[in-house]
Amino acid sequence: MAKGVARPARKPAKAPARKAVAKTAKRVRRPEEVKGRILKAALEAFANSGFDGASTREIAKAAGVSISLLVYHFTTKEDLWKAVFDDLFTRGSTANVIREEHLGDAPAAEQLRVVIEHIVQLFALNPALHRLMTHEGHQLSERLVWMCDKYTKKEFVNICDLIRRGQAEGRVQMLDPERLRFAIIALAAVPFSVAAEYQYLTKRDPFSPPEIRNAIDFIGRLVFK
Amino acid sequence: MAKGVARPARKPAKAPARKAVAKTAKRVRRPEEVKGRILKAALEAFANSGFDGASTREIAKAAGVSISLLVYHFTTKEDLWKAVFDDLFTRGSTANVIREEHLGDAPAAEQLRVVIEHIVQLFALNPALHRLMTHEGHQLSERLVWMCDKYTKKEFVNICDLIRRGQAEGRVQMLDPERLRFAIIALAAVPFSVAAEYQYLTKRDPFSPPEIRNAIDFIGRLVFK
DNA sequence: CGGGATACTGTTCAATAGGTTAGTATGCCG
DNA sequence: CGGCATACTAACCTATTGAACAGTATCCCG
Repeated sequence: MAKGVARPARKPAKAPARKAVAKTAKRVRRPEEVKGRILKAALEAFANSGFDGASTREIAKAAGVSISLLVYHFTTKEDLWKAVFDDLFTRGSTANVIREEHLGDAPAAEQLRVVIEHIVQLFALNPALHRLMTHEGHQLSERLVWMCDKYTKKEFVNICDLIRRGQAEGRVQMLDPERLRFAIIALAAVPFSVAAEYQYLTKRDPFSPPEIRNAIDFIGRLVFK
Repeated sequence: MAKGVARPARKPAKAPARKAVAKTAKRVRRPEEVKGRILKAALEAFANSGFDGASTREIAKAAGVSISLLVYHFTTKEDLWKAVFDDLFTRGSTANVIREEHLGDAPAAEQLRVVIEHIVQLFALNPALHRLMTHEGHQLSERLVWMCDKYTKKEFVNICDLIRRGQAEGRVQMLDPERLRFAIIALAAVPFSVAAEYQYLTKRDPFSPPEIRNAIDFIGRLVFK
């Protein structure tokens, strides 16, 4: 881990003697589309192997670009990791679901139900997301702090607040709100985050629409009275 | 990933010219103790970084031995990974808890309660275990199949069976048993497997005895009527 | 005490890691 | 068209990876 990070100044670099590039086949320039491909490949790689386990070269290969280009767009592996997060969270933020669905005045329990459904759908659509977070969640790293401060913390207090208000309404189980919010996330993610194991043991596809509905109902019956 | 795996036959190896070992300081031989240290370090490393992310050299260093010795005892990284699992599961099998506690004739719901408590304690004592499994659970690899066939599958049907019988007794929530067993594992593991995140967000130590009791109660109140 | 099995070490290997550098190609604005 | 910022590539550098190997020390059984 942390390979080749502190490196001494390199030697002056000998004479180039570079081969002339032989008639390159019309180099196209589509930076945004390229960045998107890299981000997608990076998400998969980081979720599968964790930060250390993933290799920028494998990511580049999966995205169909050279490492040089990956480095050009994202500078370092760490920056790429953060870019993956930014991309994911800005595309599907849990917080503004309530606003979008015009539920600001609905009972908290109702809002919570919608949020839970949204979280399940998010993980079903994006099974890598939870694995990505789990990889970081166990030890206090610079990356974990970055992740919590920028995204998780806000969602955390929002959901805890909804739970408390739902409990005051008498419609949510009287359980430790903070623990309950961790439980909701875990329950929403679990069939998807260990999809292969789930499928191998139950012979059921967690991503099929009826299974997704089951997942939502399941959590609902645990959380609500 | 999979570095230096398929390698062509190496060259005949040139003349040794090896330095004479200068008065080694009393080499001790304690193979079992050494293997134990390596397994402990390997568990930590695999849980933290996944199979690919972990490096045998780091593991050896953490265990205070040379890589050569690690290779001598465990041959390959893959074998070491399996050895970690064997060690962990044979030491704390969920299945024979019931036998040990002489609960064979107790109601299924009572047995389930004891099993849940045991699982929570296992994860609390051994937070790396769940992360280890999560690392493998998402894609159908040779290692996942090995893990399920050798350990997980048996535990899975046992617990599902307890759930069904508990439901027949009218003491367990009427929920899909297979989904419920995944939920139990997830809920038992979650505060420990993402301990750093939990602590950072809640300012509570999941490993403290009262928090462990809370975890057990929490699951009990979700699972039982 | 002799000798062979077992435990252990240092060195070496090819492959791969993250990252730098020098150079080329493209597109756009004047 | 000129020029210049942006997009992109090949080649290279050094550290580290998993593993093989050859040699050495220790133990134990006869």
